[in-house]
Amino acid sequence: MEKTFDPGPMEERIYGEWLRSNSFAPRITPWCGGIGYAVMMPPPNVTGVLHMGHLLNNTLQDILVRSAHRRGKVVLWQPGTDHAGISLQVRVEKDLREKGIDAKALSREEFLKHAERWRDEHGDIILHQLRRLGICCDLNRKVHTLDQDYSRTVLHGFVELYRRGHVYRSRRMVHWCPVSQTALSDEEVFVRECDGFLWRIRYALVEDPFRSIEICTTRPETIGGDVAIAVHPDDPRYGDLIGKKCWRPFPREPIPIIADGAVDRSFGTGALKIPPAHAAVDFEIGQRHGLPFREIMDPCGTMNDLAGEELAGLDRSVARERAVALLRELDCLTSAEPHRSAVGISERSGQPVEPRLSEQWFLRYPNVDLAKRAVEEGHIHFFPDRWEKTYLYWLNNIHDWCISRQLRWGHRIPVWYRRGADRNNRANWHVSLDGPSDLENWEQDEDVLDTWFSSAFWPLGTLGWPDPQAMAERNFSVFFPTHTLVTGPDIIFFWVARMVFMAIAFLSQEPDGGDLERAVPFRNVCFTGIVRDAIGRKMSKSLGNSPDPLELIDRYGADSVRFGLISSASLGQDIFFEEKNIELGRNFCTKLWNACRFRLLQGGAAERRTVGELLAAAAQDADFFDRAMVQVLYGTFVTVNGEIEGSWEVQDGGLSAKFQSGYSFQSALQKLEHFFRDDYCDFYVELCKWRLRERPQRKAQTLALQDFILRTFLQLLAPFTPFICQELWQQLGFGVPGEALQLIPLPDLQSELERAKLFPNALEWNWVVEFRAALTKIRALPGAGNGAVLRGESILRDGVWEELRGPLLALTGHKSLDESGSFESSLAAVHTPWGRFAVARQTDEFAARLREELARVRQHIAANRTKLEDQTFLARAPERVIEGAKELLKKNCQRESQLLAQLGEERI
RNA sequence: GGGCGGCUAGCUCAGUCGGUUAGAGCAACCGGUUUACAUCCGGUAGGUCACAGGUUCGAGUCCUGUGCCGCCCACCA
Repeated sequence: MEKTFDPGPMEERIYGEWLRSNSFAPRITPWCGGIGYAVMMPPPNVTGVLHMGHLLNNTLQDILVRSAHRRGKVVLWQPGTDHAGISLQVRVEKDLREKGIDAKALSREEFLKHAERWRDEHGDIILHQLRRLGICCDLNRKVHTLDQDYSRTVLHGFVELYRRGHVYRSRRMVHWCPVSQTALSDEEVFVRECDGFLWRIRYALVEDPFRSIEICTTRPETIGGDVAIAVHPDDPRYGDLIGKKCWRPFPREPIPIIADGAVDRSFGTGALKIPPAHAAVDFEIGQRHGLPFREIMDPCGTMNDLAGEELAGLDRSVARERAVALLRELDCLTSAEPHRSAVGISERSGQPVEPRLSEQWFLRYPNVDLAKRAVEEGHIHFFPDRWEKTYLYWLNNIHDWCISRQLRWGHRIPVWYRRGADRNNRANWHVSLDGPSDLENWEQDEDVLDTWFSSAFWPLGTLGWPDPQAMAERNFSVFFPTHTLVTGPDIIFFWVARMVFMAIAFLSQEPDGGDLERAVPFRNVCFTGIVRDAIGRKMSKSLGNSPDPLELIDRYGADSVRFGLISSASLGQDIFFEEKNIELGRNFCTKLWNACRFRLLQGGAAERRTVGELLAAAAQDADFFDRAMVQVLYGTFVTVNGEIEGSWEVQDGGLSAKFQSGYSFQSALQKLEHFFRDDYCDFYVELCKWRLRERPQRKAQTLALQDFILRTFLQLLAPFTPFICQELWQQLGFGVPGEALQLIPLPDLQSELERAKLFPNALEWNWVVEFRAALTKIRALPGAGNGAVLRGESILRDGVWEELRGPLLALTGHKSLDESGSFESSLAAVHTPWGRFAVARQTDEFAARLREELARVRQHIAANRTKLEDQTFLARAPERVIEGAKELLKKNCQRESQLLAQLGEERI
């Protein structure tokens, strides 16, 4: 075995072996219907770049999937990619521009060819990069959202929702991105506070040229779109003006002054200019009052003739300045004060969105009530559960979803209009999956669907829905509902909620939601935190604060990176990424490697012995150290499994059950590391070194027990650091080459240990606990270790002591034990259940420490006495708490007299 | 404007149903190296659990309020 481990070549070789043995594919059997375990990988965008978030997210999924494998589940981890509609189109347009090609001038088909080529060249990069991490997803089942089958799923969904009246076409205000020239959904717009001005503008009255009405606006460039001035109906300042007219400054035209309750009297002057085609509120007011819609801007954000001849042809940002100047010239501008206002920004282009009136397709979300109940009634669990509130809040304030995009890259809307006929007349529409039979008489809708509309079908489409044959081939009935979705809370509306909608809409047959449990797309959603840098900034390419994930893997190995990420990521909390943690991961891998190397230096490998065989060999001549060690391992085994998978805790005497814990990756890994370093290496292996030296006849037994511990431990740890565990598994002879560790079922440890009679009894367990406590105390003595002579007094010599003497010396680093006499009072001594021990003279420092402890102990004793004399406490506290307090008092009193003795102050 | 989270050791964070003397890692300090591992080991020190009230026999934990930090949502132009 190599002296140091080199992750690079090892990881590459092992991943190749896993692929060759096809170990990532679901092991489908005819009887596996009930035990499917599916995880849907959030499909990375084909335009995306691998970042630390991907690494974290996929490590978590990989841990879940590998854990499920070893529990004997039939596992599917579904990978795929998202076509990233607007993002890819923008990207390809940019590439074409650099080549001197105007994308707009290309035909749809030509453009799509370019886009497809780009997708084919870049699409799978992230998935391939993720393999470096060791992800055990089945790439043979990879799905791309524009695959033919998946596309049919999406379009079928559209057609069906249309048929049911949930999808409709309407002319309305939408968020319009003038850069990408497409409509956006509410979710694709974020609000940013921007500094600007609040301009106060005077509109002269038509009826009385000496009077005017003042309005306030942040957008003077839209004046040309004004078709009215609105005031609050009860506003005394303007009561007499309602029904009169005023002059729009430019283009100069009379417009009415109307009254509407939506006007906020307290803002500005209380009078609002109304360009109904350019603001959402104004649109509503316009509709209520039957006002005309005056559009003064082109789709690309350029003012048109209606905006006024001075503004026509200008970009909207330039037009604002021009409008202000113009108002000054016209002497209409009363004041301009700095004002901070909330501006909607397109998530895609980073530019302000324009409220724009346009004809779009919308989805009226179906079964909102059932989507809420799915979470409220616990058919879907969120981890951490606080995200349920966010989900429900969104559902309670839900608006129809604009699902059409004025793009070419995506699923083209399956609606055809009769050529040359009126598109507004539904009689001229054809909505179907395959289109009309006389295609030549129709023209298809130019728009495509929002990418998120297509990803909403991810759990359905990847499993073949709605085609019965595809569903059978892709094992829909085994894997649906899927088990866990691992994703970030930032896409709870974009994706999580919408998958819930689609699954319920199409799979729930019972109107009252009686079958909701089977219709939800996943049972659990595990939300990860955001990976931030050491000073809390979100990692991003533009800030340059994000390490290159692949470079990290190159330098440290995938296992170390996984270890580092998990150990800094507690459930749902943002992560402060520090490379230091990855170093710690590497240190642990080295430790693990060396511990296994040490085992092999002692004797031959395990030769594929089973757990049962190893235990049988280990049980003969096992002593209480061995049994206690096995008990510690068993405890770790149970805890770690529970922390990853969660467990159903029965409540109310079996009347209900509550899902506890689960997804506590950080804590599980911590416990594994603690077990391995502190219990196994630093205690047990060190003990075995003594034993192998002094009791050579026990060698075979000792090595068998080490093998059992290492075998079980490697299996437990493997989901976290799969490569090194796989490698050591083989090196130690637990498996044959090519055998994938994650497919080997976990042993039923409890019955195995019971059969081998390897659980310690309470007395033995206690001995070991006390022994380890004694080690700590002796090690802290002045002059301890370093080959000194340990002195013992009042030693209780019995069979147990005979077993302890050697290990005690070895583990505290003493040369020999002098049990001959009693201590002079100048020695610093400690008490153990087996006697007193000392090495050297009391030091001032040590004595001071003892006095401090004595003071602390006395405080505790006083507090405990008071408590135990308190009648209310005795009456109300549960028995076990009172017992605990008594126990503690007793312990502290003992400790007090020990400390007094150690200090040589032998009074009561 | 509404909502959510965080505030525990110098730093990063655990802390389950309220119950015994609040834990870990890193950093600090002291000590250890005759071969598994210095990518290591042993030990020591370090806390007004943000603040103020309340409930309780008992509060880091539950309730009310306050402060600071972060995030999300929202049509005051």
